[in-house]
Amino acid sequence: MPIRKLPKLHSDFSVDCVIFGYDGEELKVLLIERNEEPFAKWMAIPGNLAQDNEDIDQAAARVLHDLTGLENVFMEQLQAFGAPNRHPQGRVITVAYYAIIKSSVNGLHPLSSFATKAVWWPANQLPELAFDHQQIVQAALKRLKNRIRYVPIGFELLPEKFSLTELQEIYEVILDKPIDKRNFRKKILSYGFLTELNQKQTGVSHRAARLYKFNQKQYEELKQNGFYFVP
Amino acid sequence: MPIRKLPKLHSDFSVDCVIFGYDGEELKVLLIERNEEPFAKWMAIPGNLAQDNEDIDQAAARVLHDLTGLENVFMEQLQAFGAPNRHPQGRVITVAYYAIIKSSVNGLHPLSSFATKAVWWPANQLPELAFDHQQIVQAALKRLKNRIRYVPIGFELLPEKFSLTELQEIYEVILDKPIDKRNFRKKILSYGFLTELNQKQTGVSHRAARLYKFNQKQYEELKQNGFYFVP
DNA sequence: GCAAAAGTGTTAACTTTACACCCATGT
DNA sequence: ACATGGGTGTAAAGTTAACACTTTTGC
Repeated sequence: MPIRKLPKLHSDFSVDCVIFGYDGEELKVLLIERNEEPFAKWMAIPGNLAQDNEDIDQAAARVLHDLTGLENVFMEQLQAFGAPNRHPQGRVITVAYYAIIKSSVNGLHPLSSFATKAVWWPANQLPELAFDHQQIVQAALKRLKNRIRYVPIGFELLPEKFSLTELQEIYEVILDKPIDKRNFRKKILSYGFLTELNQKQTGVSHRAARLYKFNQKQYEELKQNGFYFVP
Repeated sequence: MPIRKLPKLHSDFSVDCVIFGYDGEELKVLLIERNEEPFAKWMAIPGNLAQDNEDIDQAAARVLHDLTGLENVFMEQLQAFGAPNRHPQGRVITVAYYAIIKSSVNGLHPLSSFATKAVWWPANQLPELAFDHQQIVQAALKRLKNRIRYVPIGFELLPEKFSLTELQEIYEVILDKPIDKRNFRKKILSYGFLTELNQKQTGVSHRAARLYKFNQKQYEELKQNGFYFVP
């Protein structure tokens, strides 16, 4: 297609990932301690340079998988960050993603090459971070708070089976305000995308709560019909 | 800061801009005809490689300014697009923006170096476009439809002084559904960010409509107080 | 039996929707 | 005088918000 020889172009860019989790108490963000320059020993969100033949979404999925071993996780592009001096090695833009993962404590085998350790950190008291990662996490938090009102991502933070109280707590933590129990239950059940299970919590020293699970198929149907989720 | 010499990194990336306008009839998108390879003679959204020392938002503002002569326009990052083969010259990701400009017909001096001409095109019947620009425009349209419900960007498409009917038409065009006149007026006025002017339309062959303007300051105040715009 | 959380309905306030006619102006 | 769009209110339906007590279970 080119009529004359066109110059080769090439992007070095990175993909960074804000990974949210929930431990039943607080919203957490997964941070690594970098063991490479630049910013060796600093805390950072996990990220890496994209490979040349790799789709940008794939690169983000790879970063997440390397760190957590997880696949098929809710993940969405946040935006690109490109201040000219954000990276000491030159002009490197980054495309930030955020992911939401179930059961924030288990299943981390986080030692990709550039990280010495990975830690869950409370989302509202983060340490100083490498690069412009502070800015990225703040943008991801803002997006999460916004998105949770239109997309049922609360479920992504919970195990497959959960009680309504657990679900409510997630909304309270993310939206940072108390919610009336009766109103919450009425509304969330009225959508019809929760399946009531014949199971109850075990190992609690009080009345056991009934468990529910999220019915993705019913949710998709509702979405087709222009359904709008506003808990 | 580096303890040893780190390799230089460098991103070639482009910034592309979906520019929306409104001519009183339809939502329009500003397209250029490329006069350079790759994709010479193809229609495309305006864009350019970012300069090395340039912030990514600045680069987008520059692209818009080169094409339209406009500054201080509503503009927001959409997202990065980075399929590995989206650009024939190599791995070049692009960061897409969308802008909304007043008075879609005037004030274009669109001849930056890589474009032979610029044309307003109806947003819902676009021609074939260069690169992955079709995908980008579709994403921008989706974002616009969504954003107009929470952010008063309808005003950005109108001249400073406008009638309520003109404003309503914009919502109808973008949301693609009819709106009840009385309900629309009641609601939009109830927000209190429209200033009623002592002026009327001129040159119309029927009763002249009262003109209003958008009061940015009042809007900012409302936003402080957690106000949520849902027309 | 008591501590702890689960579970459950009703009412008032508010918001949204549906709907039709007279008014002002230019031709 | 007529054509064109401007401007206006009300009532019914639906949604949201506020609120407190009984039930189940483990210890």
